[in-house]
Amino acid sequence: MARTKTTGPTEKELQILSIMWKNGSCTVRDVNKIMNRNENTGYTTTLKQMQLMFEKGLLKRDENSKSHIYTPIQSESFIQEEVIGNILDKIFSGSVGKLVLHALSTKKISQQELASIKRVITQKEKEL
Amino acid sequence: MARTKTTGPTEKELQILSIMWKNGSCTVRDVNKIMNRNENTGYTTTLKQMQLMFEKGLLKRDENSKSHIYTPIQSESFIQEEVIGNILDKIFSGSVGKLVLHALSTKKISQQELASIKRVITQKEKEL
DNA sequence: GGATATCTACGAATTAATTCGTTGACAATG
DNA sequence: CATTGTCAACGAATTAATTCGTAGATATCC
Repeated sequence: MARTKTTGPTEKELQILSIMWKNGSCTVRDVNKIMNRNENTGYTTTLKQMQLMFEKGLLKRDENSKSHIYTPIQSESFIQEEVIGNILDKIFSGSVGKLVLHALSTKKISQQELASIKRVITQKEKEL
Repeated sequence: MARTKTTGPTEKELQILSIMWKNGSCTVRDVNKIMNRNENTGYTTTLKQMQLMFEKGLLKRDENSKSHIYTPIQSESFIQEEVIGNILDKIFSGSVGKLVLHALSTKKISQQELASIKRVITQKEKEL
């Protein structure tokens, strides 16, 4: 035994998924170009990654044109929940409250977002 | 080039840190025993991990007794902020609000925690 | 004091994640 | 139709993360 497979998408996979959620369906070239705004990644690297994601069931693809067009299978929020769940299990011992408090107290947040959050909390309190 | 080093602690490192934050300073044996409640990890595996964490500067240790006593260097909240920051950059495009909303809407939370969160929000609103 | 247990240290093997080079198919260009 | 460019597919190399076996020192227990 050595490393065990990560539960859910890996870092790079998340990076690619983020790009696709933002931009809609993409070719490998599309994704690679966007990635290369920030870092330097070879085309075949991105290709390989997206092929693996296809095999894993993270992406589907349309092979009708020469350049295949890839699309994420799961929604952004679905994956986000998965990732948050993993984090919670790993370092916040299942305490959502702690996570939320830390997120709130350490980072910037807009008034609109605060309002939304307040609404959810009021809703939650009714449920208890 | 291949993998790049993770920013901040790895998964296993976080697992060990969590145990130590909860239980205070620990010997390798202590940590290993606690880990083996859930999974199966050889003693030398845990030893090696904690030695590496020591070299990385994640843990300090008292070598006076035969079994060294390890202690995390950074506080729980410091590391949590680091991890949350990484997550945000990776999948939530820097939006704390989104993270908080997802955390709130998908997981259980206690009334006390809700109250604390509300307090922080009220505070935040004053700041804006 | 000899057998047994526990600990650190070291080195090496294993696996997943990530990277890219090369090849062959096919299209676009002139 | 030859040159040039783009693409998917495959295989392999690289690196970080994780695992554990073995050895040697020291302590503990009949």
